[in-house]
Amino acid sequence: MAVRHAKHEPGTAERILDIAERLVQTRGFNNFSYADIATELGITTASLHYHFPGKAELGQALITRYAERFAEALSQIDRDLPDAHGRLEAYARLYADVLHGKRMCMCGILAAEYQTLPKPMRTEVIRFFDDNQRWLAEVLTQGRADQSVAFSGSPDDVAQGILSTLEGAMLVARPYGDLARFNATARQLLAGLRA
Amino acid sequence: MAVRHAKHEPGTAERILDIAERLVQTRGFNNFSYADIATELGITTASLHYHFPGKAELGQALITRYAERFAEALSQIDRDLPDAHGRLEAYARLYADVLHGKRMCMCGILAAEYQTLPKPMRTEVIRFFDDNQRWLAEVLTQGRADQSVAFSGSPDDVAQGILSTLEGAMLVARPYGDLARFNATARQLLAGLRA
DNA sequence: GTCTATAGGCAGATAGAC
DNA sequence: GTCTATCTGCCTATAGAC
Repeated sequence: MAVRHAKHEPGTAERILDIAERLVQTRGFNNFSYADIATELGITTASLHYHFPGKAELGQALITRYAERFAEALSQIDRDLPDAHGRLEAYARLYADVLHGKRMCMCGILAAEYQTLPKPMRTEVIRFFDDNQRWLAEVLTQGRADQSVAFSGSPDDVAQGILSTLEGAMLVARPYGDLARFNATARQLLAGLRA
Repeated sequence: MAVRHAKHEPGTAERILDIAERLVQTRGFNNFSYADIATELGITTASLHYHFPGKAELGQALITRYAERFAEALSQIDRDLPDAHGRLEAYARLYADVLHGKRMCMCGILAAEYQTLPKPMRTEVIRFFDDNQRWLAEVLTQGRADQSVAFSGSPDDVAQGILSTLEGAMLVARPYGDLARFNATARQLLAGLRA
């Protein structure tokens, strides 16, 4: 039996996901091919079909993994930061980090091509947004209670506003290749939520 | 010579643009084909190439016409509404109208697939955003002067924040098919700019 | 301006050997 | 698990008749 490392080297399936993830986030789901992944990985497209029977299944796996990692990042924020406003700042930083890798949020870019996606992928995109808004709404509710955050309207509405603003800021900033552009909008958003 | 009507019936080129425009705004530029347009129009794809030599040229023409119409709408707002805050509300309504037609802003959806676009189209997408932000910055400057609008930071930064927020609100609202979702974020945005 | 016919390429996908 | 070989379908685009 092969030796197991604590931080294991990725298997083929994971490497496929890594490459595909980058391609989705930079080009969109319909704008990369099995051939793109196969070439980069040094195997054939036929081998890809062994790991993921079709592109729809690959797409689903991509969102699932992305959403899991995002959920972990949110848990990490909850553990590390007690202050609600600090949590919102950290949340915005997650987006900035994605953009810094010259990528768009995966579900943001999938939202743009939503009409062309297979049903299972659509469901997962919506779930991602719902999960994010639920987390944001909780942070906002907490922040209102302990007075570290101020806003008018319902936490749900404001949560969806935060999500929309950050997604939009990424969308517009990326063609300019300008991280400062994103940060300006993010700062403005967070300033409006300061108690 | 054929009789010219005041509000002329569209020629073939314009009808092509009408169909292609709807397809871009719902599916994205790379997710529709000449065949889609040809079928709907009842002609062959070969005929399409007579009007637009290639898809890149069609794409350019689409953005140009879209940007012109948008610029006209902004001029109309300038003519009709003296109040800066009213102008911003009307601006947000332009976006809501697009979304009501189950479409995304053309340049918003093109921003998502920016990396895959031919250079001339990229240039025009950027120009569209720049023009919008220039208009917004002017309205903000005017509104600050006549005290119909209040904000902190530079008009340019706030202008780019408004654009980003509205684009993002469209992007996220469309998968839900929920216009109310967009309106909630837009109202929140405008409320933050009220003097 | 619109057609038929066709080229040439790339897409996702499968069968079957190793 | 990965390969070769192959299929079918769709894509953009062009030549040339009408």
